[in-house]
Amino acid sequence: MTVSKTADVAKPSRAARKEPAEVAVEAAALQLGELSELLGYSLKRAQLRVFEDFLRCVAPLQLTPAQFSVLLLLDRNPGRNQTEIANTLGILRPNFVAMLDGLESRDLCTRIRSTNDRRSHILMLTDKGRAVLARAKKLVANKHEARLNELLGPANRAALLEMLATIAREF
Amino acid sequence: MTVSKTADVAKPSRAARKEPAEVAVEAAALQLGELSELLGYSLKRAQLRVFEDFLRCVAPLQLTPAQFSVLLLLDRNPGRNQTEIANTLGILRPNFVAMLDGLESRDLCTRIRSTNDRRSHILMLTDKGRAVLARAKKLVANKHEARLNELLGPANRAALLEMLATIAREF
DNA sequence: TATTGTTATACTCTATAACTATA
DNA sequence: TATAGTTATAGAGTATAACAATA
Repeated sequence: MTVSKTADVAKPSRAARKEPAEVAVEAAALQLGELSELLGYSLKRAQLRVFEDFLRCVAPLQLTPAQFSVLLLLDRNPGRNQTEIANTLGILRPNFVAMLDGLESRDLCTRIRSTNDRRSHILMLTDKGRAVLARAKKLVANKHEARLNELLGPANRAALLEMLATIAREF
Repeated sequence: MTVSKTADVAKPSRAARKEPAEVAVEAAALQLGELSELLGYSLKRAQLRVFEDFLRCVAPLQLTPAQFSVLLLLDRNPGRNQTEIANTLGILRPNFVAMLDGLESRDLCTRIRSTNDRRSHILMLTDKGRAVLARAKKLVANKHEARLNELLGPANRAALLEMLATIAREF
């Protein structure tokens, strides 16, 4: 994202050339106005930044936030099928297929036909999947979340997390 | 979004049929585990909820959050061109073209060739654009933001907004 | 030469309908 | 009949290259 930094980048083009003897001011950054009071606006901007940083921190392992969340969930919930994992993450089942294909082709997890219900695929992390997840957790904790903690302070970070969870749950 | 609500929807299928005399328990909701401590996860979830509610509240005017932000910015910053508006909102110039086409075709704003620099288009709200923006602001304030205020309380809402802005600015 | 608006294009996300195999 | 996984597909959103007009 180019984000708010781009505001300062706005070039002092016209006026500077038209009145070269004039003041060296102008080319003012745009006014956000009511936008800075819109919760959704800052929410979106912050989310993009955080995801961007997540990708950077976990780049050595080539995992997206969504892939990381799948690995975490498989580790915590062995024996579940695709529908259960996808639903929990808010991923639609059709879209989860390609995502699993990707993870499985990298030998991070496997689909196993359930013996109870031969329609469903039980999902399991592979040994490599567990190893990658462990490394990813460390990168996320030590680089990504650590930076957020530094920026906000532990108490604020906890308060923020709680409010976001409240919105996701009850709004 | 189906979100966390879908967790409770997980059906008590197999076990309930296999051991009908057994306990009426099981079909437990999945464990989120470390996911509930991941800021980015709650951030994304909350953002989806908030945008979803925004769309619902502003549905009578058929405005997306992005379109609303453009109208707000045009109102506050008359005389700016496409590049300036797009940059401020983090929209890439090529993608801004179709967006403006949509707003202009609904007579909410107009492009005017600048006399200073005939390459650039000055953007202006039309009277209808101003009227729609005014109505949208009311819907957002009275329905959308009011609900968030109710859920979090004014002080928490303000703290949340500030932290999100901090992340968007400095992270 | 550089910049504004634009076109074309591609890739990711998300969303829905419909198929198959199982139940 | 209904459900799990899948395919196909369509629509947003986002990203880059390149062109015409203008500076």
